[in-house]
Amino acid sequence: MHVMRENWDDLRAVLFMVRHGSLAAAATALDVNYTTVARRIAQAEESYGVLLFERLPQGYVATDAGLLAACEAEKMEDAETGFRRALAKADTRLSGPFSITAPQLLIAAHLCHVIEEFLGKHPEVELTVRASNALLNLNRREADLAIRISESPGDTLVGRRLTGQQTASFASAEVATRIETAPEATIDWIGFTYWTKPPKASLENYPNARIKMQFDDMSAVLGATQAGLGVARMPMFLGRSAGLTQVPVLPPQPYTDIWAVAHRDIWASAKVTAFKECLLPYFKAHAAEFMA
Amino acid sequence: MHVMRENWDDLRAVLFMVRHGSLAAAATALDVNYTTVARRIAQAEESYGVLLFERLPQGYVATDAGLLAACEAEKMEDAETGFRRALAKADTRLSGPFSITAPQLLIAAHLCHVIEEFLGKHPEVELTVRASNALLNLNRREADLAIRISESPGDTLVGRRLTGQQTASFASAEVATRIETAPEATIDWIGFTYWTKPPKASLENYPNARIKMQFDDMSAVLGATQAGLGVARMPMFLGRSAGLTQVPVLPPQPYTDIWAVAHRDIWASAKVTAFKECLLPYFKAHAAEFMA
DNA sequence: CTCATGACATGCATTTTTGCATACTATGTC
DNA sequence: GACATAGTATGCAAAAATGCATGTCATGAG
Repeated sequence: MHVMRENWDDLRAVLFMVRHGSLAAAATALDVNYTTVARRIAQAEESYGVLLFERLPQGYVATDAGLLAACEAEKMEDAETGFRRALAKADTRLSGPFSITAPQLLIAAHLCHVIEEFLGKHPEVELTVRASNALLNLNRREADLAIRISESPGDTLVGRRLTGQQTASFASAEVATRIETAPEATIDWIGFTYWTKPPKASLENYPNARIKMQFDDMSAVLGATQAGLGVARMPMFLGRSAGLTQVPVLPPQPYTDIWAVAHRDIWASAKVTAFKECLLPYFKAHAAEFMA
Repeated sequence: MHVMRENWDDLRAVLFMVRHGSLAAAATALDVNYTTVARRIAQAEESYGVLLFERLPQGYVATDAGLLAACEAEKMEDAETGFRRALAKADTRLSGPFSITAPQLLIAAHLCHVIEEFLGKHPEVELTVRASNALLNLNRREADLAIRISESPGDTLVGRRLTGQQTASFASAEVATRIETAPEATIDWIGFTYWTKPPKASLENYPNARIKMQFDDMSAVLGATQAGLGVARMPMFLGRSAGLTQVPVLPPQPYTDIWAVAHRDIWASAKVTAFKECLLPYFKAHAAEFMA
């Protein structure tokens, strides 16, 4: 009956291979050496007697059977994370591992204070903060709680709106003064990815404007603005917390809300609840910094 | 993120522990040493930070978390066997592993001929025959095809009725002659488990009867009957193939049908189809041996 | 009470798995 | 065409998992 050696973990390797595309990437995600991934895949193939990947010059390409294996392995992963969630839900202790994710700049500007308060109240909690703009998969439990800039929690998650937001134009004090003094001079915009021209709403009062430079990262935009290189559009909270001066070039614009979201099963768990007890009052108290 | 070492196989150990009740039994089923099962469980507990089993003097007893883990692991197992089935279904070759299960005595009396024919036609197939009265779990893919004595394929399986059956009373030639000669003498019955008296229908014509001995195994009943120890009720095919003489003590009685059953996904696969092509003609040709 | 049995724990030697260093092959850049 | 890069293969030594032998503890039979 059980000639086959255990191979659930081999299927996991197949899943990660399909998901990440190369041995190296899969290995990184699995936190093992890529050699191991190759061998696990080979084992799985032997165990099932099927070729799961074709070894082409450009790398491993999944066969139909390989895709099917990954599909079923994904179900296995769902069950496994389901178990993890059930444990997290049942865990009423305010201690042990707890992970949150949020955009870097929001952490730097505000959440760091919430985190400090939370850890002060609950020193037993081993908090992991994943500062990332990437949308981590909460279903897969890449984090317990996410603070996201989005319109809604999304289909499969539950959440709570923390605050509304606006964007506005900011510049260094020096640049701000210059603009005030000589409003007719050319406005140098610091753009974010895919901007090709200055925002329309700004052209009414300051038609003499151009995109001076562009970045794909908001930290870079922020740095350039602080260095006095020009005017940038950014969330109100960011400009303010960075010590920039709001300039009237672009009037405040509505922007995406900030939400705290979690998986349905986790939302009411002890540690998430405790974190929310720090989070909500903080945002209530600081709501003014997010809007004009 | 992935501090946890891979642990899907550890969950499998938990599942088997819950299913089989002791380290030794789980280990046997997993085909590993029981020490390994204990260590896997310990690893899983560490990895999830939860006690899955309580170590009581009478052995491991699953905690709520342990039962939950087993439940989720069962879902993982379902996904895994689902993949195996998909492979089997897609496998159009008439070669490689193929397993069937059937009651021992039916194999000995008839199926051995079907098997011989099948292997003659398809010598590349590596056939495993699991002769067992236990109902193997075809969902879990303990066998690809089962020949069963039952009323219907069951909820989750599909199948085909091979033949009806009757039981009757059989005895050795010598005993049969004695009964014919002296019908009024005491009839010694050889009973099967839980029989407490001779079958009612036999008492009308042969009221002078008693249960002489009882077995819990039909092979034993058969042996005792062949040894001339008495009369036994058994499936018609069995008495006939064993060279026993049918005696009129108990007239033929309706008995459970014989079915070939398989998982829905496997039923139409190449090897199952090929086997059925031997099986159905055989039962058509030998139908008379199962009924009066 | 003794003995046999079943269930588990543990130390140690062995086998297996893993990681590392190195080699190989395509692709694309200058 | 030299060179850097991405992706994979492989031999070998280190690390980890496994099996085995032995020991403990409770239970039940005689």
